[in-house]
Amino acid sequence: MPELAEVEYVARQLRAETRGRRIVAAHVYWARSIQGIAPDAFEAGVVGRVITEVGRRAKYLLVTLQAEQREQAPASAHEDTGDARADDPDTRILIIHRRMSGNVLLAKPDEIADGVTAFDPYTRVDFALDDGRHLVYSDPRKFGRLALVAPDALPDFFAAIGPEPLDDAFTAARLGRRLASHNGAIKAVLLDQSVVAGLGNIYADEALYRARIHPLRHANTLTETELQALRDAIRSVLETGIVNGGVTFGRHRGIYNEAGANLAHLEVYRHTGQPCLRCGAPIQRIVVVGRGTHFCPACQL
DNA sequence: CTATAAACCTGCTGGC
DNA sequence: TGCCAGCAGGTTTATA
Repeated sequence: MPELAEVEYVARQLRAETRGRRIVAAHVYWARSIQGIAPDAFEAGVVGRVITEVGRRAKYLLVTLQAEQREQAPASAHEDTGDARADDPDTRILIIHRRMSGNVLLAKPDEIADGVTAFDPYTRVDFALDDGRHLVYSDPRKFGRLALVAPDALPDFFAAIGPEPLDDAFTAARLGRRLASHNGAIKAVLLDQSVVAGLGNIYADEALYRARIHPLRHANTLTETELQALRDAIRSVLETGIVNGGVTFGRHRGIYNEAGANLAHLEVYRHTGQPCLRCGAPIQRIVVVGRGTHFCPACQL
C-alpha cells in the first residue's frame, strides 16, 4: 500500500508535529510487529527518548530518538565534533515499514482508549508522547515491522536498497546502468527495491504509462530517450503523489487518519477498460510477477 | 542468476 | 440478503 510517496508524506507530517516530543510510555500489542529485538526491550529502548528528526529511506520511515541531555557527559577520549552521531550511544533510530496495511497515526488523548484509537481498532504499537498525544502504529494485516537500531547500523540495514529516485544523483544515465544488468520485464525490475528505491505497484504502472513504455519490455533494451522519459516520469509521479497526500483506495492514511487525494491523479492504475487519456484505446490489465499491471496497449511500446 | 511460489495476515469485493 | 472464493498497494524466504 504505502510506497515512497505515501511514506514521504507521512514523514513530513510527523516531522512537523512530533519533533521535540518525548516518548513517555510505549506498549507493544502485537509482538511480531517488532523486528530484531524483544518487545519489552523495544519498549524500554524508546521510553524517555526525544524525537529529534523524522526522515525516510525508500519505503522506510526513520524516526531519530535521542536520550535527554545529561548534565555531565562521561569522560571521553575522542573529541566531540558535534557532527556524526554514528557512534552516539544515546541515539537510536526507530525504523517503520508499513508494508501492505500499516498506518502511523497521531491521536489525541480523547481518541485513545485502552491502546486503541477511536477511529481505528488495529493498534499494534502505541507510543504515548509528553504532550498527551499518542503515536499509534495501526496495521490490520500485521505485515508491517518496527525496528530500533543504533545509527551506525543503518548502512547495513539499507545495504541492499537502490538509489533514491528523488535525489539529484538519480539521472537517466544512472538508471540505465542499473537496468543494464536486468533482462526481465521492466515492470518487475522497477518493483525490485535494489534497483530503484521506493516504487511499488501503483507508481510503477503510472511511471511506465507516462513514459510510454510497455511493462513487458526487457529492462536492458530501453533507449536513451526512453531512459530519460522513464527517469522523469518516476520523479513526476512520485512528486505528484507526495503533494496530494498519497493514494487512498484502501488503507493508506495521513497521521490524522485522513485519506490521501492522489487517487484522482492516477492516469492508468486500476483504469482497466477505460479509455486511454492519450489515445482513447481501452486500458488493459495483465499480471506481471503476480501483480496487477495496467497499461495502454496502443501507446505504450 | 532469474523466476515463480509460498508465506506472513485480515478486510473487502464480486459473483452466485 | 448471505456466503465464500479470490484478491489486495510489500517483502522475505524457499524452491526450481
